Parts: sequence; structure tokens; C-alpha cells
Amino acid sequence: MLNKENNMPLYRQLEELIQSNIETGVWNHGQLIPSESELIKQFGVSRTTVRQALGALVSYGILKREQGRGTFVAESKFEHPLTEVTSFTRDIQRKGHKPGSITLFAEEVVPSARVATKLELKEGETVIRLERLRTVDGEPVGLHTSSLVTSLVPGLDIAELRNNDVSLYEILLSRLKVPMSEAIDTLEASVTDDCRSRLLGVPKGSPVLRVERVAYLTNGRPVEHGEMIYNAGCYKSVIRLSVRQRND
Amino acid sequence: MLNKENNMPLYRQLEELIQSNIETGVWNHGQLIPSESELIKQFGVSRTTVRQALGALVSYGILKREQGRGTFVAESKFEHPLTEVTSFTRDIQRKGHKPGSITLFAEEVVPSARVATKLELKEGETVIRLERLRTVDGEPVGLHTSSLVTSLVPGLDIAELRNNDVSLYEILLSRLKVPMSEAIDTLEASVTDDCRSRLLGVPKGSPVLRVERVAYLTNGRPVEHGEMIYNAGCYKSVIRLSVRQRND
DNA sequence: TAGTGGTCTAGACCACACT
DNA sequence: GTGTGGTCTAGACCACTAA
Repeated sequence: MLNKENNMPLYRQLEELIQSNIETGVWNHGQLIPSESELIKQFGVSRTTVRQALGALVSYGILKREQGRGTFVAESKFEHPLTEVTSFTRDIQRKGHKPGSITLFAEEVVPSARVATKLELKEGETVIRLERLRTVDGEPVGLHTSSLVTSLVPGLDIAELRNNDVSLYEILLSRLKVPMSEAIDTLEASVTDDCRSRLLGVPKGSPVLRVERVAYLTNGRPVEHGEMIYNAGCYKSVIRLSVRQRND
Repeated sequence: MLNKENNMPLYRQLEELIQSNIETGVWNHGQLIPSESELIKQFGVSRTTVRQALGALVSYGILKREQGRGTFVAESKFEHPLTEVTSFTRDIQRKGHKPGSITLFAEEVVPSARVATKLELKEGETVIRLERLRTVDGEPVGLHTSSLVTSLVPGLDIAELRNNDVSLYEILLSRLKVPMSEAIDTLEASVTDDCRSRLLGVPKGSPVLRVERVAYLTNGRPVEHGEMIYNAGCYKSVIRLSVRQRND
């Protein structure tokens, strides 16, 4: 089951194993999973390791713990813990629809002042700019513009980005030397201009959800600036928030 | 420093102590804090306990750990980890502005079918409905409608809610017997209808950010349904997302 | 009363950063 | 090499749930 020689820590392996048991339906939503002591026996690891794996899955909203009762697979209500950065492709697939993409632009360019500031770029630094029309089941729903700091994604092939079937995030995560750690999204309501109305196939001035994103590496460097514009009728953003008990 | 007789677990006490050291400026943003072994000596607890406290603060975005270097107070870039439910009042105050509220409606009512479904109510159950116009520095920016499950907030005084200076979340957190654990927000772009345009002082059909929220107790019961409508020009929603490293 | 998760201890070895 | 955080073990006692 678990492999101590593997590079991946035991708790991480256990985490994925439990998650795959849920995804493949071995354990169903709302059901009790084996107790900590059973998992200890079954996988031959210590309680700390088991609890580290369970704790991570609880924080993702995949499991729920109840003292004295046991650990349960969370109800599907909390199935999509979208406090993680997700790829549009995966997100739409998970909802049972077919994501699509039409690349409008993919070049190495000098960024606008706004993007350069957000990405903390020095004079003369360039970005790889990718503009795509995103579709769901063939219908246009949004416009994505990504600017990647060229120097942080060495060897990224622009021709590869033009391929309409690639997931930008999967390429990014596999290519980056320093891993990505987090992103700040700013969401606001807006209305379409002339050009975007035509691309999205809606009347000029239609409401859209505009999301601006800056993604950071674990060393704190910004690596991507993104702008996502979604047709209001087609796309909502769902976020799971935690309530921190305060004593102040 | 830490009190073993206290009801609050040691790691939780340590967590608050570290946080207060940051808030009072004992440790500054970007600075190194004492190492784990120093904290062990200083507070007379085990490494597990120290790491549990530090781990929580890291997950809140308050601390950053770097292997081989140490643990740092996060830069202010990530100071506001808005993957937590926040009160409008606190949120605006933190940005250095003056929040305000005008109560439009506060009564115990039979909820709409939509709200009853979201709150998983049985036939005949009532909610306490609170409608407020929210202001920042005196200007109207949003409309908040909250429906609280009456049976879960016993002793909640409706007259108290009419007071324009109360923070609903502070009242809720202090009154609930079962603590609140999380909320699901759904954000979308929309446009104002006639009535809302007048209240917000914008032309009919102006873009607004519409947020629908369902808040849950730790036992999984929904306790609040909220609808927040913000003037697009005045309010953006900022979210910090984590990137989960996947190996699939 | 038996079993569960919640907290805590005192160790151990490793990978990594700095000097 | 020394010190840091990352992972892991083998215990312990407690609070809570359910039979």
C-alpha cells in the first residue's frame, strides 16, 4: 500500500489513497471511514502520520471528524473546496461539462504598466501573454488573459500554448522549478465593452464577472497575472470559507 | 505564560500568544520568529504542540515556514487571509474606512421557498429576516439580507438587531450554542432592479456583485442564508487561494 | 463500558540553508 | 558543521458518543 522508499511522505501517500477511495466510490459521501486505530493497523504507520493525512483532508473539506463518533466522508455539499486554485479545465470537467478553449493570442510581449507592477517586474522584463476564449459544451462563457513572467518559466514553448487542448495550470505546475504556493483573486462585477461583447456573443454592456489573479511562487515571487471575464449568466464563483473562532 | 489548567488547549493558547506578539509589533512582518526548539524551551511544551500552533498560523497565512531557514511573520501582502468569513464591519474598519448600516427590515417571517430549501427547513419553520443598507464613509455601497434559522438562535432579540451599530456576526458568534464552522459563498455579476437602484443611488441596470451565502454550524446544520448586493464600482471581493501540489 | 477522536509527551532521523 | 524545519514513532491521558 504505502511505500517508505518513495519520495512522497507517508502521510501524503495515505492522503491520496484515502481520496482515491472516495473518488472511486469505495467510501461514499456521508459514510464512516475506518477509525484512526484501524488505519494504523492497516497501513503500519503511527497515529501522528494517520492524523496528519486525515487533518489535511479535513482542511480541504473532504472529510469531517466528530469526536466520539468517527471520521466521515463529507457530504457533497462541501465536495468542491474552492479555496484552492483550480484549472478551468478541471473545474468544468468536475461539474460534468465539456470545457473548451480557443487561443486568440500567444506571444512574448512587453507587459502593460499595470501588469508589470502587479508582477513586480524590472524595466525591460517580458511576459508570455496568452489570450483564450473559454467554452463550456461549445458555448463561449469567458475570456482568459494570462501573463507569465518569461524568466520564471524557462523552456516554455509558446507553440505548445497555442494548442487548444492544453491546461495552462498543468503545464505550469509541471514546468516551474520553484513550486507555486498561492494566488490572490480580486472579483468584481463589470460590463462588457464592444470587443468582448462580440467574442462572448452578448449585447454590449452585459454584466460580467471579472476576476483578476496574481499567482505567487513559494519564494514569494509573483509568476502569473490573469484576467478572467465571465458572462454573468453562465458562470458563478463558489467559495468555501472557514469561520475562525475568535476570543477577542 | 501558558496555563495547563485552562480549558483552551495549549497549542491554541500558544497560537493566540504568537498572534498577539505579531499584532502588538513584538515581531514584525518579514521577521524571523524564535525557532521551534526555542519555543519548546520557552513555553515548556513538546515539539508537537509547538508545531500544531505554528501550523495553524501558517494555514491562516500569518506565518511562513522555510526549511533550513526558520519561521517568519508573513509579509503584509498576505496579511488578510480572506478565506475566512469576515464581518462587513471588521472588513471595512481594517481598510481604514467607516462602516455604517441602516436597518430596513427586522422581523420573524416565513421564508421564501428558495431560502427554506437552502436552510433545509421543515414546513412551518421560521427565520429572522434582517435587511440592511450598508454604507462606507456614509455612502451606500451594498444591501445585505440575512435569514437566520429562528430555532438555532434562541433568545436573539429582534429589537437588538434594529440597532444600526451592531455587527450581526459578533452577535451570532456569541449567541450560538453550537459554533459556526464554515460558509459557502456564491458570487456572480448581476444588474440592479428598480428598487435596489433607488436604495443604492445608482441608475437602474447598473452592474452589481451579488453574493449568496449559506453558513453552517459544526454539526452541519445550515444556520444563515445571506444575500449581499454590492455596487460594482465600490466593492471588490479579495480571496486568497492555495495551490495544492498534485501528483496525478 | 468500549471505542472514537482531541491533546500531549519525548524522543528519532532526515533534507535543507548558512557559514 | 550547526541549526532549521519536515517527517515519523510509540506511547499516554482525556472528552465525547453510543450501546
